[in-house]
Amino acid sequence: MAKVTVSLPQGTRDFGPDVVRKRSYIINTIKEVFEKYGFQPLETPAMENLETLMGKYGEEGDKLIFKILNNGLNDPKNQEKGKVAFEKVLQGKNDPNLTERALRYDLTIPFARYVAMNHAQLTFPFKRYQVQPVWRADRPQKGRYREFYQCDADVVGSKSLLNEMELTLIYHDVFTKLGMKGYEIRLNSRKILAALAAACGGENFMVPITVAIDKLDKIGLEKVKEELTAGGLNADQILKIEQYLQIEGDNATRLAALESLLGNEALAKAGLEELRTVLNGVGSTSGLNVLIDFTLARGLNYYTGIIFEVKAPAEVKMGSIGGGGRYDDLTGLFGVIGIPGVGISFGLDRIYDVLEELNLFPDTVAVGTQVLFFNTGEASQTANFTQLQQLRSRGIRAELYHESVKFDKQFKYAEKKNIPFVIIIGETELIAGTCVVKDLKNRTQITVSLAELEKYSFI
RNA sequence: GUGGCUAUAGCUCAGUUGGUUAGAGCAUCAGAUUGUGGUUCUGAGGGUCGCCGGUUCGAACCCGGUUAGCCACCCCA
Repeated sequence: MAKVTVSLPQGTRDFGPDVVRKRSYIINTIKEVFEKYGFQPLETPAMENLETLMGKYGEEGDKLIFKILNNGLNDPKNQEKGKVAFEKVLQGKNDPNLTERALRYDLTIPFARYVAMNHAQLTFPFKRYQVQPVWRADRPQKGRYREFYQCDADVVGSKSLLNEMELTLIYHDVFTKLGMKGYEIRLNSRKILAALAAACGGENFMVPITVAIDKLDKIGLEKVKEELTAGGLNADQILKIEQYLQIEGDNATRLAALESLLGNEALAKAGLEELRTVLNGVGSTSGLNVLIDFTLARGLNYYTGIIFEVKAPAEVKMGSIGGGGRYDDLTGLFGVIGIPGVGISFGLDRIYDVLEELNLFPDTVAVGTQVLFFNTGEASQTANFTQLQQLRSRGIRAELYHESVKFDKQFKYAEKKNIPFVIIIGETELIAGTCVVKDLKNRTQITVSLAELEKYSFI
């Protein structure tokens, strides 16, 4: 056996046939729902100008952007500039003389760039969905890769909370279609978090407060309090945050509790109004599981209104499988102001793991070829081929085994490829004008005439 | 980016305080049998023990480096 000397870059994966089928099943389900709600597809390049991406994801984010080395650095006329640029890179700065392009880090910023560039031509509200890979130079670990897919849907050019309602229902539709019972959509509003910050030390504390709250279910209340103390908040303020975090009960109870805690803050009032509107809007949908969760913060600071997060069913311990929120001015980063938007994202890899763990992939997803014709030799080849093409013309996925070998091998091939039906036309059948159809799953077989075969449904 | 754990056949793993030719199960291939397999029987192939270097008479085992995977932190999907 030849020794394999090739490998994959760190944090990247190949997807074999079975995995691609299952991933496609999820992606197609999501896309179908997006389309049903009037969203349109968009694709953007794998690479963007580095300038477009830098500074959009915070200091940490910038470090995780994969940069692309410029071509032509060996050209004598570029060498001097390249050397100077390299010195800057060694100091942690970028220089277009060395790198001016980078792999996209998410789908939101490229979308914002697209909207900024095309806003004059677009019909607003513009509803787009996008399913493409993104790249991060993070260190890989479980459920975390350097190349992974994002599935996003955003609406820009509308402030209506109707959009939030629809996005909530999209989540519901997708997870219901995937058979994921027990998932949970959580809602909060950044306005309420801002109100909390205003009541506890001022707007400047918004970031440290949200960052700490975001970690609540991971590190616990005590650690959050420690972190807040370290962030410069005093005991009274922390007490108020603690009261805030301890709000429990059903949605109505929670809303009422927040009202009494922060009701005199204008932002809190606005946030509560948003949440009530969305809840009432989607309230009657059957099976919908929406929970107000004031401890939901989400790290990204461009969110300004309602924020979403979807939790996997509790029994799988997977945490978040989707998230999103409203942002007031995303394209402002690119000089086009006044285009508000709201968007959500699905965590494809995690959804995959959840479906796998709960055994929720339908059996049909694994089936590629539906029918295998056994190769029974030269004499029957024409007959087999005729029937093979006949089935194909009906849209049935079928193949003829490539050589005449013992049945044992042909059966094993069918089994490995998860082919549910086998058709045998050998000498006996050739004379009788029939064929044997064997159902490998039930291990039953029947002999049918060729005329009957033309109408046989392989389910 | 920081720290910890791991790496032996295609897969899952054994491998004694460092000591002859590194093993098992599954998988693969061949044969027996049969126009209907996944049971059985017999046999075979397959590993410079992740890679590079060091210590030693001798290294899968000890040491250093490196790469990849896993876990935690940071951050995040």
